Amino acid sequence: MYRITTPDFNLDHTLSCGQVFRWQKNGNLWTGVVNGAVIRAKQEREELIIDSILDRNFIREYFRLDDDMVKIYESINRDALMDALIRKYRGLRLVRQDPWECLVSYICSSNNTIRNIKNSISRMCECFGKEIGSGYYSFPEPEMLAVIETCQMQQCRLGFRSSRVLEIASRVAEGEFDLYRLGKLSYEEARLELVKIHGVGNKIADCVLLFAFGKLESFPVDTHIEKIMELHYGRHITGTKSKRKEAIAGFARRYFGGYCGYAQEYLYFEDLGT
DNA sequence: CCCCAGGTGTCAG
DNA sequence: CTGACACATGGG
Repeated sequence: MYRITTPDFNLDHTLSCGQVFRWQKNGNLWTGVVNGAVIRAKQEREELIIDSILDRNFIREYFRLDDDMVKIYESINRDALMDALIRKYRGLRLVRQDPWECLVSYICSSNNTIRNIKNSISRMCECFGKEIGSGYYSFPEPEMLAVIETCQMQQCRLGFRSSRVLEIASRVAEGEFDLYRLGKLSYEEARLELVKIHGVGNKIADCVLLFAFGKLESFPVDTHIEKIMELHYGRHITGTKSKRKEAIAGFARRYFGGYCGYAQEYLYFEDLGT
């Protein structure tokens, strides 16, 4: 058990905003499984209290505690809306997820509800992850999922996404798709690689780039973001129908700048609540 | 029984 | 190149 002093950090907002799927809150205590280890976390004012075998450097990295939020807020605060959202959700941080878990999680997200996504991921971990004590399970490695039969996967209730998960698991396990190499590429290069995966389009690629590879210039446009961006910025955006979401992403990148990924998460959290 | 959900792949026109 | 539709599962 140890404490980390953290200005501009809000644990509740960070774990409730929809970027992660495996954290649960009981009372004021959050529990999650990250990189094969249980983390229990709670916050008291500017202190983050952690109970985990993972060390404080890992936690700092995971919660991006070295991000200079004053600088980031200054950068994305382009208008009254973002100013209000920064005040409302101050301390919401992006986290650094494991790329494999993040990729599979967001493949599961397509045309799905948050509730179903969480349930599917939870079942995948229970069925195919390793027991790490207290009834918690690690996220299954690609090598594990690569040898799973379609019929065994059905109990996880992924629907049509099941085959997509098994396919990329095999490719990663075989070494044919080097997921961890993507971190060394630029945002644009890595995005082009990700969308080659069956079941990964621009939106899911952007989620993986933002939540796992820390590409803060990524701006995933889903139905929530599309709705809220149309409402507030629609008149600035060109492009129609099928090109509309890419146009929104392009506008956001220019408008909010290189940290637009943070802006995206504040907008998304706002739309979740309303 | 209808519709929709952190989208994407596919297939006519 | 564009738009329509299917896709499994769960819930309103």
